[in-house]
Amino acid sequence: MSLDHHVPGIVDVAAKAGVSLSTVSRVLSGRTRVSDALRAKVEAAVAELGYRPNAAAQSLVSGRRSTVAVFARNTIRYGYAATLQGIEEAARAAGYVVLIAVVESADPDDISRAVNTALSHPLAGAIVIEFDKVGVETLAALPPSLPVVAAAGARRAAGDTPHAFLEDAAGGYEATRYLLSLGHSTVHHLAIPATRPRSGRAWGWRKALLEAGATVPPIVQASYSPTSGYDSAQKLTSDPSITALLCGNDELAIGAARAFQENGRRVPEDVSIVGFDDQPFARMWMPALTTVRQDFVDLGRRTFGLLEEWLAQGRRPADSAVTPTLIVRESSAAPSQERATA
Amino acid sequence: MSLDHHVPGIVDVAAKAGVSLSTVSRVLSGRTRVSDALRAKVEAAVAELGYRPNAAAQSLVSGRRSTVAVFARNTIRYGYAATLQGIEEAARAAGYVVLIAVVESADPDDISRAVNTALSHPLAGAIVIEFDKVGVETLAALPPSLPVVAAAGARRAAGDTPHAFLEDAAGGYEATRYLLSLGHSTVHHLAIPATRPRSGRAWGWRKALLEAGATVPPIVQASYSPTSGYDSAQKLTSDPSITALLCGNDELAIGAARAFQENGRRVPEDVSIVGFDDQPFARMWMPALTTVRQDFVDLGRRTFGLLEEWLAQGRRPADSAVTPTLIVRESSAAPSQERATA
DNA sequence: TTGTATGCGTTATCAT
DNA sequence: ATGATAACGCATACAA
Repeated sequence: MSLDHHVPGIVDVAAKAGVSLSTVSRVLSGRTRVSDALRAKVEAAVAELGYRPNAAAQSLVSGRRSTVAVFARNTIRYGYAATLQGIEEAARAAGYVVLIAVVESADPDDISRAVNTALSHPLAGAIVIEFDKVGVETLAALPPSLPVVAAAGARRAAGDTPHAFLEDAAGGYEATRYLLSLGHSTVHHLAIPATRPRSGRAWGWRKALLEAGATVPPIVQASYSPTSGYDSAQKLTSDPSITALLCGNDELAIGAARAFQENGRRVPEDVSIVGFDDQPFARMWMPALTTVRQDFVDLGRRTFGLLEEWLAQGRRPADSAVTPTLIVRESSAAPSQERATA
Repeated sequence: MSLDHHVPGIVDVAAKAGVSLSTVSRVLSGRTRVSDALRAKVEAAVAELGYRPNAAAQSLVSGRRSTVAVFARNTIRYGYAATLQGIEEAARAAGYVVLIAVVESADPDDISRAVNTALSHPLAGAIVIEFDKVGVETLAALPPSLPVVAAAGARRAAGDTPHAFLEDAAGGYEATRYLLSLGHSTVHHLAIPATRPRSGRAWGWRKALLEAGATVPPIVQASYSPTSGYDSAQKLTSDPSITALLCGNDELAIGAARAFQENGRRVPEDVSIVGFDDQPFARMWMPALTTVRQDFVDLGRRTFGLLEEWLAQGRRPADSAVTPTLIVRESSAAPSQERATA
């Protein structure tokens, strides 16, 4: 009945129901007893008015926050997007809303800008997707007063920010062992950028090689994209001693596969190629890609779970690991006889 | 110096600077003249205290909102994720923050739950990624009082919600004409779910076929995933009259390509396969995928631009189209001679 | 069990 | 140009 586009507030509900402000508030929060009669009247008024609580006002007065910020370098790439999806899913189930803040680069300006705008909103806590340097820096820039957890690409130092992480060192180790068991004398590695030394896929790869007494070839550094994989693999295609290549992700793997194939090296007859992640396209690849599956959605869910636990229990939760699994498909095989005997 | 984990407010700044509340507010908003002397003192206090304005309190009293909600069916799939990225980028540049609300299904419960939780926060406006039925329904569920714009997969009816959209009918048309020009007698279509009749990729495909006087084969319906493409294409692989297949997206295309190849039909020698989107993996495919590129990031940026314009000008903006481009690569070719003469 | 009064951090209005 | 004060919508301590 208001003249303007008036958004109904708790006062309007109270008026319509013929009760006081506080009664309405109590009915809505449900934390105090209210007689059935009044409760019914209030609920009717709420429905009729289409009343929606104002979260801003709520958090202002109660200090209770219902939004969590997710800081991420990007939202497109598979791992990031899937992690975000998992976080959102868990957050929504728990009654939280997620605010997404992409941090363009590790430039302190970009970081503090992202942090400042996000923190000006009432946050219950923050999650940073720490798959890269930007994530590491963002983590460092967040105030200690805010509950912060991380979705990490690899285990972080203990005593640090609580985090859920991918046991990707284990994945790299398993994939390398598998390749070695096929008869390859060593395995090369086409790597994504590392966030931490002595951890991650590359670390597991190295460990497997050392244990087997195989030579550890120099790591070939790439970025994340298929083109980067293609370009970086070029320098390897002419070396016939390379018979197995472990790639930091599936995109690198398909880029590398193309590079080899264009040079007349067949996959897997001449070179075995193994990826990481198991993106949806991997199993449709020709040949279907052998890869280390990482469940990013689960990682996201767990990460939010950590934050939720922290908020509920009031103390920092224990870290949580998600284990990758090797999916053997068509892009890997024993080295061809001719090479083996060569 | 506060005993507790006290978050500094405008009062603390005022006290430290030795000025009144209002002066601090004025310095921060910058909308009123303040003497340089006081301004300097305030700025020093702000820096020293690490003061951050409380957006909740601001929007509560001023009615000015700085967050926009994005409703989407999902955040993983390429088109959605890239659109989100574009939206976020533009929003951040304009000083807005984005809240992501994924809507699980078209179930009214899921929709109203998502809408309610998002709308309980102070929103400047909302954006719905309307690539599917869920998006269409969500759009319908949003209150008319809120500025809402859409990022659409195809042009919507006029007079409707302002939207930026992919001219994908044009893309379907161009791709089909291209295939026809290669000498294929007709083109089959493996479709993603349609949101609207008489629009979209399928509509353009149909138009090109009709114009050329070619027969219009029944549409083969698929979902979005590579496996769906693979499964749905199975029934086509044994039909030698099929020499060209236009797929609703790249994932379908690679699934279909595998299905054909497993059945001994070579790509492109026996069947030409064309995708849609130009996802990063497309150019690395073997053979590299001919596809219709759609710039989702740009779509996202434009969509936010629409909302921004609406908010600034106070009136609904005009729709905005993003044009796809056909990228010819290796997966398409003229039909083989044997078939042509058969 | 219900109602009244106070205040959360900020901007806007009104004085000075 | 600057300061005092009233709201914004809601939760809660306190009074009834």
